[in-house]
Formats: sequence, C-alpha cells, structure tokens
Amino acid sequence: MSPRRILVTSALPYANGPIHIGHLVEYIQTDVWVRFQKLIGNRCVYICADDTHGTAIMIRAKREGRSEEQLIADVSQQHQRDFADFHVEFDHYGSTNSDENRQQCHFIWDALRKADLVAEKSIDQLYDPEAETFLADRFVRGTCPVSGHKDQPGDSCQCGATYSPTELIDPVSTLSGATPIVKSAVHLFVQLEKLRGFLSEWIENGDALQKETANYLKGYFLADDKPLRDWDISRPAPYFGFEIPDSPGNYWYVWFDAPIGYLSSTQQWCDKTGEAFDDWWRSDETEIHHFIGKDITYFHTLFWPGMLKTAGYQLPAKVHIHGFLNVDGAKMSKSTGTLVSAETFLKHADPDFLRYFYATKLTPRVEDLDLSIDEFVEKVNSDLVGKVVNLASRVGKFAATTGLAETYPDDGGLFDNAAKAGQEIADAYEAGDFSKAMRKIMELADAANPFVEHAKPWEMKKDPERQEELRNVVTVALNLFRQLSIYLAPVLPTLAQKCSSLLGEPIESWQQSQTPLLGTSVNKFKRMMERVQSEDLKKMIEESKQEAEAQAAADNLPTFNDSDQPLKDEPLAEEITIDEFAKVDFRVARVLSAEHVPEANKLLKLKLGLGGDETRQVFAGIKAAYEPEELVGRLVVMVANLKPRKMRFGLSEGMVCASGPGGKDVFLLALDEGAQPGQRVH
RNA sequence: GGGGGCGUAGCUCAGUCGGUUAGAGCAGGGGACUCAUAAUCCCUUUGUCGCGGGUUCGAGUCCUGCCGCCCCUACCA
Repeated sequence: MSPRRILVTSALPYANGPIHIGHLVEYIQTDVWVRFQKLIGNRCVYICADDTHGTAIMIRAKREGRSEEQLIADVSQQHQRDFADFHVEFDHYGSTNSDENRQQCHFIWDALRKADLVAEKSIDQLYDPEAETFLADRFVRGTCPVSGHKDQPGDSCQCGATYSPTELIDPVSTLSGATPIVKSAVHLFVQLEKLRGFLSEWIENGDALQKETANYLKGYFLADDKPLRDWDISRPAPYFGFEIPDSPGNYWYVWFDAPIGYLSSTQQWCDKTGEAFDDWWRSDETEIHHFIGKDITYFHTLFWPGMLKTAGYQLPAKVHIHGFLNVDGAKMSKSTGTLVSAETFLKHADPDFLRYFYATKLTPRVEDLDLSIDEFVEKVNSDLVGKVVNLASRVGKFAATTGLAETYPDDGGLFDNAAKAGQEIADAYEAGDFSKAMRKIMELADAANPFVEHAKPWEMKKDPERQEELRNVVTVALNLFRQLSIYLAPVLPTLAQKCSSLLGEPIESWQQSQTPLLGTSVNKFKRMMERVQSEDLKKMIEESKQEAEAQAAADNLPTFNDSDQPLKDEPLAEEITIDEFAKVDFRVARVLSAEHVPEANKLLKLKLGLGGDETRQVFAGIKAAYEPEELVGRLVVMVANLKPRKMRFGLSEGMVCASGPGGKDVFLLALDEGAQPGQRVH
C-alpha cells in the first residue's frame, strides 16, 4: 500500500492566555495520532497556529499598555514553549496575523462574493462614545426590558428573557462606564442557507463526522422547519484583525479568519519546505483531519466546510471531536487549583505521564474525560514504571556485559504474539481509540514480566557456565521492552528515545516491532522514569491555586480567593430604603416535609412550619442540590409575605432563601443555634 | 420537554454476530523471590451485568417500560 498523504490540524489556541491541561487533551491527542501516522510510514504533516484577532486581544493589549502585535508575539512564544515541553511536535506553527492569512482571507472572500453568498444588512448596535468602539453583548449591562431587573448582561436576563442589547433600559458600557448610544452599522453576512443542500449532503452521507455529531447537526441546525441563520462575519472598526477589502471600516470577525489559519499556516510550511500548497489543499490524494473540542463543532462542521467548498478547497476527511476535561470529577476551576497551566504541571510531574494518562482515556467518542489524581498516579506508576520500564531495568545491569544474542531464543511465543498484536494496536491508534491501544499494550507488558521472573537470570549471573543462557534472557526481555517502546512511541516519544540509546538503534518505524533486534551490544542502563507521588500532584494543585490567588490579588480582587464571577453574573441591585426593606417579611421556618414533584424538573415541594399550626406550602427550585430527606427538620429562611403564586403543580406560598446560580449550585441559608420557627429576620 | 450517551467486581474499564462456568488491570487477602525504581512473580476473595417485562432453545448483548447519572438543547419557574 502506498503511503497516505495526510494533513492534520488542532484548533488554533487563542492568544489570550496560557496553555493549560484542558487544552493539552487536544494537542496531545493530535500529536499522538500524527506520530503514529509518521511511524507507520504515512506522509503526515501537523499544522497549527495562534488565533490572534478579536476584541479580547485588543482589550487585553490596551490594559497592558502595549500593542496587540507585542502581546500576540509574546503569547505565541509561550504557547510554542509549552507545546514543545509536552512533546507536541508541529511541522509548522503559524499565526493568523500573517500576510499569508490575509491573502487567504481575501481569496476566500472573493469566492464567497462570486458565489453570491454575501449579504449586507444594517444592524443597530450599541456604541461606546468614550472608548470609541462598538460593544459586543458581553460588554453592555443594563435593565431588563421584560422584568425590570437591574444591571443585566446585554443579551439575556436572570429572569430568562432574551433580547438584543439595544433593547436594554439604561445600558452602561463595562469598558468605560459611559452610556452607549445606538449606532447603526452595516454588517456582512454569509448566507449559509444557500449552502444547505451541500451541507446536508456532506453531513449525512460523508464519513467525516462521528454519527453522534452528524445526528446532532441534523436535528439542531438542519431541521427542516428553520433556515440556517446568516452568519455575521464582520465587525466595525476599531477591531484587531483584517479589514475587509470591499467594505472599508469593517473587519473580518475572528471566527472567519481563524480556521483560514489552517490554510495560511500550511502555506508558510510549504514556503519553508518547498512543498506545493495545492498538493495539500486541492488534491483528492490528501486527507485533511481536524482535531477540535466539542465547543467549536459548528464552526468546523457548517461554516468551515461551506467556506472550503465555495473556495474550491479539499474538504475535511474527518473532524475528530473530543469532550472536555474534568479534574477529580469536577469542572476545572481556578479557585480550586484544578485549572493547571502547562507550565505549573511541568514543575511537578513528567509531561509524558500526562500523555500516557490521556491516551488511556481517549476514545473516538465525544466524551468528557476525567483526570482523577489517584487514578493518574496509580496508572502511571503501575503501568509505565512497574511494568514497562521495569522490564528493561531488571536486566539492564547484565545486558551491558552480555549484549544481545545472535539468534532469537525460545520465549514461548511472547515476541511473535506481541508482533501479531501490532495490527490490532495500529487499528486502534488509527481509529483514535487510544484507550484500547493502551489496554492492548499493557496486556503484552503483563505477559512479559513473568518470563524474566521464571527464567531467574540472577541465578545464571553467578554461574560462569550459564552466561549464554543469561544472554538469552536479556535478549528476550530487552526485545519485548523494545517492542513495547515502539508501540508506545506515539504516546511516549521520550521512552522510545531512551530505548533507542540503550540498544543503539533508532526507533523510526512501526515495522521494527515485527523483527527482534539481535547480535548487538547494549549500552549502560540508565533510569528511564521516576515514579510520581500523589504529593507531587497535590503540590501542583496547591501551587496552581496560589497562582490564581496571586493573580486575583494583582487584579485587586478580594482575598479568600473568591471569584468575581457571581457579582458579574448578578450585579448589585438598586439602592432601597429601610422602609422598602421592611416590606419583605423574612421568617425562620422549619421544613416539615419535603418531596419530589414528579412532573417538575427542578422543583421540590416543601411544607414549612412557622411554629404552632402555621404552615406554608412552597415550591423551591432546589431539586438538583438537595435530597428531600436531608431537608426535613432543618431551619430555613423564607419570604413569608410573598404573594402566593399558582403553579402547574399547586400553590406556592412563599420563597425559600438560597444563593447560587441554580442547578446543583444552590445553597440554602442556614440559621445559627437557637433560632426558632416564626421569628422574623431583620 | 426534545436529542444523544452511559449504568458490568471496592475503583478504572473490556466483553465481537445473541452461544458453554461474565473477564482484565488496580486495590484487598495469602505466599514466594531479590535481577529490578518498596519494584516483580504465584495463588486468591468479590458480581442481582441499574430495575421490571418481552423476544429466543439460549440475553450482559436485541426490544420495551421504569430508575439513576452525564452531555447537548429548549422552555417553564
């Protein structure tokens, strides 16, 4: 079979912050796949770049008092350093802020124009006259036009209403505090609906997407009853990006030029290596593989194929979509220290361990994966150190004196068996089922150690008559180790190198796993890996937490590491007088009973006692956070004079006080010892 | 509410096309060894395959109804 020509990309990281372990899932996943392709002899090129445009970059540069170019140059360097540290090896790493990218944008834009896919519409948008900039939804706050809630975000209110920022009452710019004015501006739109035929064909009949993804797109975006919405791809000045040539004063939205970075970065690689660009992007002979996270699915499965198709480029052969990373079962967060930067991780643990751990977790499905600290330590230590490296380590001392035998000794079929397993392992790598590949490899490692055990090389060592036998044992153990190293090479390039230097033979092809290495001397054995301690990882989390705290302090935020998010989500309400406050009658109440409401998603039905025979029935949206049993008997604070409200499930005669955004994050107010039901809260 | 996924040993997960007595690693228990990084090897305990029905000679596997969890999405509060 002639080698395939494959072009691979990972999503372009945004030049707005450091790489963290969540990002690394994708880059490690991609890098493993690429290294595998190269190892089995396919022509494979790994392209990436920094995504550098947009308002966020502009604002950060301004805040830091430097130019956008300085900022993105700096961040790009950090990103590339972090990737290199984790052995993520790109063939080329570019930037979307390059001449090549500008040219590609022009080219694709022309094609979209020619295909009559561009529409112009005037839209009203809020403009900050002080900062002299148009305001994206998230930079405006004001009073909800529906419920009257104060200080709500620009697109939706806590009351659940959604609206346009121009409908806000008393809007305020979060950039300058100025009152924005409504200014109309022409925006340019790509009319995706015109590509519907092509897109549904590509999504339904191609094999570029996992079934689940195709299904999701079909049901959600390609539903028959609603047209695909026009895609707003322009932003008025000032904007850090490329100006649209035939629409002066307008810039391409960052999500327009970001994926084009795949093309332009390839262009740069071609210029560097003398390759022909068209061989890679305009050839049926080339497979294009994108690796992305599930959050950016629709950019890569609707807009992007639409753009490529229109411009006459090769369509992706496969879009590999992965889920998010959790740490110890919970979403990563700065405040708990689980949002660990690449840099911090590196101070406490071997980057290859993270590569291996992710490999054991990655499947072709769009699933979130969990990094449990205990599991990480256990897997790495027992699989890599205890099984794989140990195999080399336990014969390492003898090997330097014996070298490897001329002919391969009888090993009970271990080597042949492992060689045969190579195909299955390769298939798993190819399919992105790294979890399966790792499992198979560890099965082989499990079979290898008993061989050494039963052969008892330490007895042979003492007997000058048995030196040849000893050499045979060494030959088997090191060849099995070499086989494992080859199979693991896509995941653990450093281990492959160490194996190479031990045996004096570079590992450069998967095929090497099929034939034993014989008749050579062996170099002095050096330790290949150090065990990781769970304390190391605890320190890592702790340091990460402290960094976040230091950052918060630097940003002049409160101590205790409290996030500013809650206040941002729900800013302080308008001032009131004490009389107004007195209107609200808060009372201590005891939960007399609590039960699920079968028809309701989020509600619990509570019976609250105010002392004596006074009771109230209250429905509270706390089902996700509390079990009925744990509530019965406890004291809560209720609004006792709230006008009763008839709900589908019955009458609700008050409200239970709780904080939190909702869902699982709901926290009931508790009372200190001594409070009695019926007491008023002042 | 709609769409998708998952539920198998204490933990992480395999389990093909429905086919014998349901497996591995880790952890636990017992023993051995000393080449090796407190590593390794041998033996070993543990299962209502989420629950109930159905199809079948036969169901972890297929169908169906529940329960629980997760992801996406919409709405109600």
